[in-house]
Amino acid sequence: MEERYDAAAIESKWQATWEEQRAFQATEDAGRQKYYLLEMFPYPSGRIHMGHVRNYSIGDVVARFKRLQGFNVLHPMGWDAFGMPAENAAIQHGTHPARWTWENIAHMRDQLKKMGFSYDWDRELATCDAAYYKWEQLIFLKMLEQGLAYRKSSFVNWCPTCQTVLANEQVENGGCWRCDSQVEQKELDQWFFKITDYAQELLDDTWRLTGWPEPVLVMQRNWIGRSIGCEIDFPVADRELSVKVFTTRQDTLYGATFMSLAPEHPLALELATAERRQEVEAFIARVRQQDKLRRTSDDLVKEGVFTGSFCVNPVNGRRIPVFLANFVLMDYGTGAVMAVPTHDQRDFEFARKYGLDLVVVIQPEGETFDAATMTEAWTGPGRLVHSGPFDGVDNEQAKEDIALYLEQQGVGRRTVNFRLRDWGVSRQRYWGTPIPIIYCPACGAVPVPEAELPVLLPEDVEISGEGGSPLARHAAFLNVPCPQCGTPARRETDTFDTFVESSWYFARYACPQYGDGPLDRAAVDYWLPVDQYIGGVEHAVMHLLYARFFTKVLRDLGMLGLDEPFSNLLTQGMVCMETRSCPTHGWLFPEQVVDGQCSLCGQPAQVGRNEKMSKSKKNVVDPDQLISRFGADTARLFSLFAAPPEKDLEWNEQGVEGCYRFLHRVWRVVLDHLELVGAATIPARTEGEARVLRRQVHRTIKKVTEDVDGRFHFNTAIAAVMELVNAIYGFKDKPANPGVLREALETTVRLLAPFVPHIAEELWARLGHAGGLEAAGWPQWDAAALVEEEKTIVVQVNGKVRGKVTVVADADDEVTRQAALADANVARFLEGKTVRKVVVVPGRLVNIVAS
RNA sequence: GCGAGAGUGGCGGAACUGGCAGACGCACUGGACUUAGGAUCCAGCGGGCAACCGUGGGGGUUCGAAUCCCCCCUCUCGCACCA
Repeated sequence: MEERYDAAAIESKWQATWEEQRAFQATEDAGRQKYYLLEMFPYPSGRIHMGHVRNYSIGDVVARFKRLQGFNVLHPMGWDAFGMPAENAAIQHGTHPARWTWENIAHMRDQLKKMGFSYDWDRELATCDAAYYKWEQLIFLKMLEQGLAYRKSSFVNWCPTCQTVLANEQVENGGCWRCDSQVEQKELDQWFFKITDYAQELLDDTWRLTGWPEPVLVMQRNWIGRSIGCEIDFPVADRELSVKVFTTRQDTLYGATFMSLAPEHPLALELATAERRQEVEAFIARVRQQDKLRRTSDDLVKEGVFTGSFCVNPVNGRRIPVFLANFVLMDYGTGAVMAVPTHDQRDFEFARKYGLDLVVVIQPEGETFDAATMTEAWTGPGRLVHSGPFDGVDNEQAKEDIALYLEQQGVGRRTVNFRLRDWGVSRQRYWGTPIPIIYCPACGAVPVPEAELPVLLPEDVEISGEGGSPLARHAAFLNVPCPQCGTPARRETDTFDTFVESSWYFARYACPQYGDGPLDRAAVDYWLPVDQYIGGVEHAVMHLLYARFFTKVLRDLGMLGLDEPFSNLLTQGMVCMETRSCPTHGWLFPEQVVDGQCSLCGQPAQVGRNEKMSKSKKNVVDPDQLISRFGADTARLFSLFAAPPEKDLEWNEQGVEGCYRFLHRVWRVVLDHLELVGAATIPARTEGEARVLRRQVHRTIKKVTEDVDGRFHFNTAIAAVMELVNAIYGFKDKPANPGVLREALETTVRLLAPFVPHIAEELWARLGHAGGLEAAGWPQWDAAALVEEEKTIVVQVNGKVRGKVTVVADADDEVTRQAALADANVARFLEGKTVRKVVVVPGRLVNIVAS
């Protein structure tokens, strides 16, 4: 009786073996080439989901493949363990965030182990562990010393539901990225990291990140948003004051007919004349109200108010009215804009609405604009008019000329402006890294001395969810003497944005137990940079930009010796599934749909569109159930086979079964022939069908190697192995060729090892190898076995396939040509025609042009 | 609006530098084995009776285009008054 493929038994057996042997433990070894493979670490939400399964399956293929190729592979795993869901759980279920988090970690660790991923578990870290965040606090103190961390009062995005500040990147369409509540503006004292100091370098280095997907680099470049222009001082008429504007269009300076200030501009009230003051104040108040809606509204009506004051255009002396305008932002440029209605669409609309002057200063080739009849602004190229000494100059040239002129006159200067703003890292949350600062009534904000780190997050707190952070109510934490003068002082109760933890964890993996500082230089110098980083595109801007920033900061602090953390990046697609719903019961879980009907009421279930798997839409598959039904190998195989890694994957139950069937097929074909292949060796010469099979074996090795290495085309690699297995099944002459068969079976098993390691390891052992797959290494293809003595050539007549001929492999063009012309079917299509031309592509095809 | 990416059978997807479109898998159809088949094995499977037609649509380059160029349509993602 044939032994059936028993995934559960095989998987637990090999997982135990790997654990026992510490098979994936990594140690520095100067004599071996290192390979650092990293997948983005998960937030311990409680259970792994299919996105994790996919992400980590992709990573594991690469890690195992590189290991088989002989690299010294570092493949760590850990937990991004601080964050709001832990607090939400505490509020909802009364479980302490620490307990909730550690229990989740324990469960998810078990789940990952059941997937058979090749992690070095000795390097596991959790960011909520004081042994980790202690060093984050130290890095903060160093940044503070360098002026890279500072405190300022500012308007921040405030989520009323989460009771916390959000970074700009965490605001999506005016809502909180986690809970979708309307974001409000609130003024608070906040800690900031000076990422703007690195804006230029972060931008420049995107051109060196050749291993990153272009879309991610484009998003980062857009986010940094560098623009070159001028700052220009406009004196206020009849006052000892001036307003500084930023513009990228200094070539249109002579066309400036008014000025727009942000309502929050410090001079806004100052410039309001007595008779205009009331109206100006009302406008400011209204915009502040409107502020939170600004980002959501598609077409905010452009509104403004005249302050009553005038500025003087420094180049032509024109008196221009100063307005406040709702579309001018305080935190971009200088918060003041010179308005050129003829050449800026927003200014155009504003001017039309308030009846302001228009002066055309750029005329494009072949057209003559008239300010009175223009229907929209002209933002294209042209030559300057009404621009004094610059008339007739091409506008691109004029940008240079006018910038120079302004500098000479001392009224303006060339500047570079970035859209990127400093990173606000303060969060009014409990479950995060405490910011190591003490506020003293006498000394101000005093850093906690290094020797007193870590500032431990107290665990004896009550989480009610009301009124901000529980740390502010924890007397023992809050009340401390000032480290400088000893007078009673108060601790900072804010914690860091959790993106701070994930900005340097990849480096800490090189030395997770190191006790003398954040990073052990020798270890990070050996392992870093990460050779391949894998994660979701949703982190394209935030996490990946912060991690790049931190790398540069740590470099400048002498803790790291590199400019960029991740040499190669793979952004994998989402896992999607069809949604189902019932008219009465709403969204349905897959198991609630039986024979196309809602299992609760029997009504037909409606099939919705394919969407990202999410609990709220119930279109989810539980990895635990998947594993218990099919095994981890099947789960891995399907996530790798169904789509290339960078594309979205459509989950499909039948597809999973297909993969399960394939593993059964592999299992059977090996076990059925164990006796036959015995200790057979590959014969020196093979002929006929055996030779064809052998050629396919080596062709498959080549294909899989090339598909996996660098290209990550796992789906086609797996397809190639499936073809090989089909060929083995179809191979008639097995009894006469045990050696060839043995090679074919062993190759199949070895090529599958990175994808489905458990079954591969088991079959390898059954084939009589005691040493394990890794000892055997990655198979090499034999170039001699690939050689074909004959080739099939496609023959086209006028570009259409009309026949096929077989020629010897090294046939010259003339021989091939003659063979093609001699083909009976080809001759039929050439009847009555004259051959005009014959194109021969050696070894591939012949195209006969005839008419 | 700007930027990026993508449109190929009933479905997921192959086709790497222009060279047999649809590999591989799913679904489906037929057959074998069988008490049974939702197991397994074998075969078929873009459309059309055919000549032929087929890679979102229309042009072009080429002996030859899914692939290169131009125009258009649709979808997805990112940014969205950035001066």
